[in-house]
Order: sequence, then structure tokens, then C-alpha cells
Amino acid sequence: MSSTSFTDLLASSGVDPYEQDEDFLGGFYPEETGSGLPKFKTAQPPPLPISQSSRSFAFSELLDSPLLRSSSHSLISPTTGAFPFQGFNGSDFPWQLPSQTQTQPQNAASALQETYGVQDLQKKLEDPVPREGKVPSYMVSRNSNDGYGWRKYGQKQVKKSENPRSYFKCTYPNCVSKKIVETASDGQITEIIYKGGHNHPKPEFTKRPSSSARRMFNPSSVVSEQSESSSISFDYGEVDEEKEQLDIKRLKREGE
DNA sequence: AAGCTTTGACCTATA
DNA sequence: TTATAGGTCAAAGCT
Repeated sequence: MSSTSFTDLLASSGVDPYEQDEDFLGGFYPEETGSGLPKFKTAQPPPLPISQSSRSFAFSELLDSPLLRSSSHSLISPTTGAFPFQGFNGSDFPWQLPSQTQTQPQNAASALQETYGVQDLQKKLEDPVPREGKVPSYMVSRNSNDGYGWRKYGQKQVKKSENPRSYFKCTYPNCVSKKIVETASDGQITEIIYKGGHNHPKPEFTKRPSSSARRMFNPSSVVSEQSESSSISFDYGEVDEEKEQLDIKRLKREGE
């Protein structure tokens, strides 16, 4: 079912930040987000030790949870704070919960609500088709697409990172979800941070494709990722070239 | 024609 | 209170 959705995700850009997310979730890198956790000016309920270590768990994780998915719309208890994320309900995220990172669901939920930092996208996609080395920003944006429509609304070079950050907003009318993608000069996504959640279902195929050339599912590519990932098992994977180039390298902010 | 990206400037938060 | 950094907005240009 959601192959499409997921496919979209993966394929969408190849960024597969999500996949990686999930993946790295398993191996969270507290350092990154932990210390670098962006300050959400939104409403950060600090009561929960998010990750107690400052580890941003993968929001996807939750989503992925069958529980959530089952609930579909009621992902999180209203008490905790209505979990506005239901957009993923339609997606099949094979993300697995990291055993070592088992964050408390509640934490996760909270964190999710706030943001999910995806870093360490250490997935090196093999790219048979190199992007010529030049990766326009717009490409990057699309890469980050996880199936949702994102629109870039800004870019900035932050001091914390040597790489520029691109700011994206969900194109859904009522969706306030935002995404920050940090890309290296190579065009590789070094860090992805999600803020807020989607309060709408993920568009199946509607408007996502288009832009870049999304390729049909490329098992080969996917496999590559999965290999590294660890356990992502999706059958979709239209890894586009972008994906390949998405050399997501774990960018650890040592400077922290 | 519509949507998206790009870039600079402005605003807000934090130290 | 001031300075720095981060994040967001808006206008212009491009696909």
C-alpha cells in the first residue's frame, strides 16, 4: 500500500533522510542533535527529558510504530499533546526501533512534536550516475522530500555548521511542518532536522513527482542503502540520482 | 501561468 | 543592554 508513499519518500529524492533516519535512529548520535538540538521556539515541553540525552530520536520511529500506524489518527494521546503527526499513517516506514536507542515513546512523542533531528545520514548511496558534482539547491530540496511537498523558504550559512542550511516548509495549506536540511558543498546532505509534524495525510502521488527525475524503483540502489542501514526493508525505492549523490555523511558537530 | 528557488534583509532569541 | 546567531519573510527570477 503505501509502497507508493514510501516510494515517494525514498524516491523522492533519494535523500532518504528518513530511511536513514530510521536507520540511524538505531544509532543515534546524541552529539549531533543532542547538543545541537535546535531550540524550538515553538513550544518545547521540557518536562520530558527528550532523549534524555539529547538524542533526537527518529520521529519516524514513532510513526513507524505499528501502534501509531494502527491508531492512525490517534497517534499520541491528546494528553501529551495532540500528536499532530498523522501524515505518516499512510506511509509504510519500515523503520525499526533502534534497540540501543530505545527512547521512551513518550519522549519520542514529545520530541517528535518538537522536532526530529536526523543526522548522521551515513548512507552512502552508490551512484552509478554521478551528479556531475554540481548539486543545485533546488535539487537538494527535493531530495529531502519524503513524500510530502516541501517548499524552500530560506537558506542560511550558520556558524555552527560549515555547511549552509536550507529551510523548507510543507506545502500543505494547513501544515506547519518544517524541515531544515544542511548540505555540504558536495551537495551531500549532512543533516536534516524536522520541526513540527504533518497534520495531513501524505499525498500519494499527487504532486511530488515531477521535478527531478524520479526513477522507478531501483532495487539496487535501495539495497545499497539498506545494507548500510541495517534494516530497512522497503520495496520501493526509486532512488534517483539524487539519492545516490545523497551521500549522507554523518556530520558531527565536533565543534560543539 | 503557476510554483519553486534564490538572495538579502529583518526579526527574534539567547548569551 | 548589546551583540551574535538563527530563523523567517518577501521580492525577483527561473523552470
